[in-house]
Amino acid sequence: MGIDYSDAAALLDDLFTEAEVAFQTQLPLQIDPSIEKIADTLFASSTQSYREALLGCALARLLDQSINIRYPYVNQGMYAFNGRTLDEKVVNPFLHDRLIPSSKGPYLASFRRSVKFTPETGGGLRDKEGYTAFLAYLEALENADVATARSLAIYLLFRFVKLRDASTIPLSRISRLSLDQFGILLDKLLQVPSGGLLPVLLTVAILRTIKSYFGLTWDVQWQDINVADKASGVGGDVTVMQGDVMILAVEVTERPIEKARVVSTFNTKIVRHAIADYLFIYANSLPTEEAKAAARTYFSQGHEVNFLQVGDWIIHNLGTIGAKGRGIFIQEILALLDTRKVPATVKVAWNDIVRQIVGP
DNA sequence: AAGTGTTTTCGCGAGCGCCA
DNA sequence: TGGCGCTCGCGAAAACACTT
Repeated sequence: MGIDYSDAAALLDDLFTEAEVAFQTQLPLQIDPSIEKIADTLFASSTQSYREALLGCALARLLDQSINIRYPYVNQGMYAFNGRTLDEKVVNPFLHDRLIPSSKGPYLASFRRSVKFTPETGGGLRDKEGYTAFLAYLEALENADVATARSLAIYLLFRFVKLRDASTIPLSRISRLSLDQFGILLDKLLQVPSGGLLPVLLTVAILRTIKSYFGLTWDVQWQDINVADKASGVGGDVTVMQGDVMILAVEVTERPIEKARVVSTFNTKIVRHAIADYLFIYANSLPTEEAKAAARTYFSQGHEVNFLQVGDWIIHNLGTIGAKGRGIFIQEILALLDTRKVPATVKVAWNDIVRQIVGP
């Protein structure tokens, strides 16, 4: 007995609308004061996972009363449910779509390996107090009748709206920078630990700048880092398409490029998708000699497999395309940073770096 | 039935950063 | 300064779909 994910998404939308209206009209929701206290703890916690997972449990509770919402993996018994997939399909995309601060998924972040939402699980978690509050809210959901459970879910969403309202991070805007300043900016940005995100965004930004500056009909696409790219059928982290022709496929990486990486990329992507031109972009550490040797072998067999350092590459391009092009680049990178996918820490880091460069 | 390709499900391992 | 919880990138295995 699985959950219909489109039903779940529709229900979530309905509940959220109610919560948003309540927030905007300042109408206080009818809720038990003890629940309010629990929510206070839950939303003060630095661990986002508890409240996110709770939202999934609340949905499951409303969708199917036979579900045991403490068992979020299907192999945990006949009344278990697929909490992780529900989160990845419905809850987490929802939170990101609505610009609500949230993790990339509680079932990868904190809760792992067939977790059960029982007191014992709290042993290995950092924020015990937050987890206790989570369990308390779960219990309230379990004991509530359908109408009460619904109002509990709405109140939870109401708190998410409050959370969002308190935490939008505006980006520092800049209009122009000298090449030297760009050099510093890139250097510092690439020091920021972003799990590989910033090098990808910078790569996309410069490619789009080139496209726009030269009036090319390119389509520069990039995909979410956590997507299994094998299944989605794309050639690389970033691809440049012209019509149906793939002009360039780019693999962007923060970690050193090893031979194994080159070989596996060649086998699973370059050959499979018949990619003519493949570019490895690296941030800080140089590719190993063996990796380069492997690339030379493929090159001699007729495949274009090359390496570039992202910072140098961008600086040289910015130097070529002049002030107008550099202005475009700033707009492009700001547009990319100013989306829900970019973690707050990265945005804050951007603001800090910009302040250092243009500040006193 | 067997082969081939795609989607779903679940979690590993490494690295970051907080905290003592 | 080292331990450990939290994140993230990546991919293996299972399930499913679709041909041959």
